[in-house]
Amino acid sequence: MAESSPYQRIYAVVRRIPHGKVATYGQVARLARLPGRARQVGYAMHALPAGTRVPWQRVVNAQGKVSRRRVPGAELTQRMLLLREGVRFGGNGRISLARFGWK
DNA sequence: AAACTGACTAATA
DNA sequence: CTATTAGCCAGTT
Repeated sequence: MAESSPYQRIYAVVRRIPHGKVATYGQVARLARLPGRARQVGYAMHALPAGTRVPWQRVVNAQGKVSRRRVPGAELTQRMLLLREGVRFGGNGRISLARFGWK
């Protein structure tokens, strides 16, 4: 069954990210058939309700880092969730996309 | 309706 | 490595 709204497509892709892996915004956008709309992916994440089943924490930016948010603190939550899944961060706070990148 | 904002990326200097 | 520019577009003011 095909998703109709862009948001639904984005969420569908994010849900497919395996445990212990991460994907970039641009990658999610592409997989959701919305090339060049990486920003919209970020916006869609921001619009997610609390307690969602969408593993939004597995979406990071192209540099393999957790994106900065308007409200500090949420970044730490995301890092903690990823660490719990086995994703390791480098000393500079970067994730090795070669190792943990999805596909 | 127009301007502003933002969980982005890629290219260029 | 950092800084700047341009492209992208939904939601908010």
